[in-house]
Amino acid sequence: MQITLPDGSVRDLPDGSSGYDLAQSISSGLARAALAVSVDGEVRDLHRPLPNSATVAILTWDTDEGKTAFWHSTAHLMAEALEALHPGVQFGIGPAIDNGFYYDVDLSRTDIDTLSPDDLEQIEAKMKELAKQDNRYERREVSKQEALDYFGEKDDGYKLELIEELEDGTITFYQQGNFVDLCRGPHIPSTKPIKYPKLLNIAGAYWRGDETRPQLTRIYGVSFPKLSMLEEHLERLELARQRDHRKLGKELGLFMFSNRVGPGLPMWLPKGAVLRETLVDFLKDEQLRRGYEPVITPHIGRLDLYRTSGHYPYYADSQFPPMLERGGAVIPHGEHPDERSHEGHEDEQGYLLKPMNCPHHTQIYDHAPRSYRDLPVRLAEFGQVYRFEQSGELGGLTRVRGFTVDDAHIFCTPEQVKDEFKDAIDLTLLVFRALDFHDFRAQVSLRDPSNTEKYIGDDAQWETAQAAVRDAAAEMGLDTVEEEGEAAFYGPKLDFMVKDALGREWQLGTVQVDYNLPERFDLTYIDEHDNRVRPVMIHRAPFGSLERFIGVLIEHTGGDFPVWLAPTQIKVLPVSDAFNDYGQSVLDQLRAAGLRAELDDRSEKVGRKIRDAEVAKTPYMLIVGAKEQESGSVGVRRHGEGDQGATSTADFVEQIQTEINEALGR
RNA sequence: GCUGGCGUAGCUCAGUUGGUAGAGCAGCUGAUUUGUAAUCAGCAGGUCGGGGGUUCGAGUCCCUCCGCCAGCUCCA
Repeated sequence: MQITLPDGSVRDLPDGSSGYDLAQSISSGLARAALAVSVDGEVRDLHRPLPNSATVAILTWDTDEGKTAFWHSTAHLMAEALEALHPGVQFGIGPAIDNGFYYDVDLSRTDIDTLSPDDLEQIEAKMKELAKQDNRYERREVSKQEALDYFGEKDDGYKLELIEELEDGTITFYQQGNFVDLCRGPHIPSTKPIKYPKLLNIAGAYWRGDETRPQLTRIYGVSFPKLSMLEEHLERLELARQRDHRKLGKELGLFMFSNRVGPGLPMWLPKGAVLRETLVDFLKDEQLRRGYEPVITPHIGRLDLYRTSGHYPYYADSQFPPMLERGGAVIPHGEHPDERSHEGHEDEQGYLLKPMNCPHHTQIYDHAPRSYRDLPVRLAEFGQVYRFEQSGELGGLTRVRGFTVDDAHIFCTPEQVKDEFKDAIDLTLLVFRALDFHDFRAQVSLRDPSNTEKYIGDDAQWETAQAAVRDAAAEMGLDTVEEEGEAAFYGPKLDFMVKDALGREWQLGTVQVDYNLPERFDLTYIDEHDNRVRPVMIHRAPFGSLERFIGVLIEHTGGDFPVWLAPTQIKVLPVSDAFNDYGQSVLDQLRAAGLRAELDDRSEKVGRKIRDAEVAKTPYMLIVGAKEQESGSVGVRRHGEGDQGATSTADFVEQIQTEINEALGR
C-alpha cells in the first residue's frame, strides 16, 4: 500500500497496515507519541487499517486533534470508572472540549443522588487503576437494532434518542475493558497513557441544551500523559484566577457591589471611575474627529415608545418591570399588580427603564425635518441601560443588570451605509489597538433562517442588511466567522469577541445595520428629488459596554494598565519626612502638567512606600531625597522594572507625556 | 431560572465530635526619619449573610430567604 505523508513523501507498507504501523515505521519516538491519525483529512483511530492509498498525518499531543482523541478517550475511561463505582449510571454525551472533556450523567438509577468533590477523587483513583490495565479502545460497527438492544435495558432515553437519529450502517460502538459506549471516535489505542486524569468540577446541564428537558450532572475534567503537564495546566488555571477582574477590582479599588443596592448593579470607586472616564474621554475625542454629535437622553421612556420599537412586551422577561402610571394602569379585576406577568396589557400606560438607547435617539433624529444634505447624522451617547438578566447569569462586570453602552446611532442614506459601517469598524479597531486587544474574533451575526418569526422586518430588508455587513467587513479586510441565529432581533451585526482570563468569550464591540427601526418610527429625510424617503440606521458601540469592556481589560492587563489609563500614574515617594515639602513641589508640577499623581508622605521607609506602590501597580514611582532636592530632579522607578535613574522633573514630565501620546497614536 | 459549591473583622483565612470567636494584613495611637518590594510596640475592630427551628447551649445540626462562584439555559 502507498501512504503519502503530509510532506509529500511516500511510504510503502504491507497491505492492511494500521496507523500505528505507519507511526512505528517512521520512528519509535513518534510511535510512542502518536494518538491518532488523519486519513485524507478524516481523524481516525491509530489501530484502524489504512486504505491502500491515502494521505496520512500522524496526530500527536501537539495537535488539537490528538488532544481531542486523548481527552475524549479519558471521558470514556471516566465513564467506565463511574459505572464500576455506581452501577446504573446513565450517560448522555461526553465530548472533548477546548481544555479537557466532560461527560453528562444521570444518577437517578444509582446508589447516590449527587456527586461531591470526594466522589471525584474516588472516581479519579478508579480511573488510574483502570488505565493501568492498558485496555484497548476497540471499535465495532453495529446495526441500529443491535445498538438499540444493547442500550434498551440500561438507558432511559439518552443513548436511545441519539441512536434513533443515526442512520443504520453508520453506528459504531467503542469498548475498553467492560465499558461499551456509542461513539463515532476516534480514540487513542489504549488506556495506558492516561496516567494523570484530573476531575475539576461538577455542574448541571440540560439534556441536549434544552431547559425543558431533564438536567444531567456534568463532570468536567482534563488529563495528561505526564505529571509535569498536569501541574503546568493547573498552574495556568491558578494564574488565570489571579487575573480575575473581580479579584483585581477589589484589590485595586476599582468597583464594588452592594447587596443593598442590588445584584448586578456595579458601583465605581474613585480609581475605577477615573479609569472609566479616561476611556470615555478617549472615545469622545475620537468621535469628535469623526463627526459624531453628543446627545443626552433620560433613563426611562413611555411604554408606547417601546411598543413602537418592538421591545415591549416581547422582551418583557429581560426587562425590569414597567412603572405603571398613577391611575393609568389597566389592571383586570381581581388581579394584584404584583402578580401580573411583566407582559402587561396593551392599553396600560407607564414607563420603562430603558433597555437600550435607540428608541430615544430616533426621536432626536425625528424632531426636525432632515435633508439629504444633513446626512449622515451621528448621534452619540454614553447611555446607561438596564436589563433584567436572570440571576444565575450575573457575574462581575461582564454580565450586569445596569450598564453603559458607548452607543451611537448613525442615520444615513442607503448609499452611505457601507462607508459609515466601515468607519465604525475602523473606530472599533482603533480602540482595540490602543488597548492591545489583538486576539479578537470578528463575527458576522446573521438571523436564524429556520426561525424568522423571532425577528422583525421583511426578508428583503434582512438580505440587504446581511449583505451590507458582509461587504463592509470584507472590504475592511476583516477575517470573519459567520454565525446564524446570533443577530439582534432588528438586524444583523458585526460583533467583536474577546476572551477573558478563563478563556470565556465575550462580545465587546458591535456594529449593526438596521432598516427596521426607521420604518417603525416612520423616520424620513428629503432626498435630492424632493421625495420623503427612509434613512438607514447604524447602531455601533466600539466598547460594547463600558462595564464588560473594563472587566475584560482588567483581565488582559492583569491590572497593569498602560500609563494613559492608570488611575494613579505616578507616586512621589520622599525618603523621609524631611523631603515631604520637596515631594509636594514635585507633585504640584506633575498635577499642573495634567498628570494623575499622588504623594506618599507617611513616616515609612522608602522600601515600604515602593512596595505599596508596586502592589498598587502604579506605573511610575518618583523617589525624592537629598540628592534630588539639591538638583531639582527625581529618581525614576518603573513598575515591575526597577530603578531607572535620576532625571530632571521637567524631563520626566515630557517623557511621560510623549509615552501617553504615542500610546494614543497622537 | 436550573444543578452543584460557598458565605466568619475592610481584605486573606483559622475555628477540633455543638460548650456563646482567632491570626496575618489593612486601620488608629505612639515611637522610629528611613535611598529602591513589608520598622517596632500598643489599641480598636465581628447580631459568624438575614430569619426561623432543634438543643441546657448553635459559627458548627435542620428549614427558609438573600448573595457570591462554576456550569447549563438566556443575552435586544
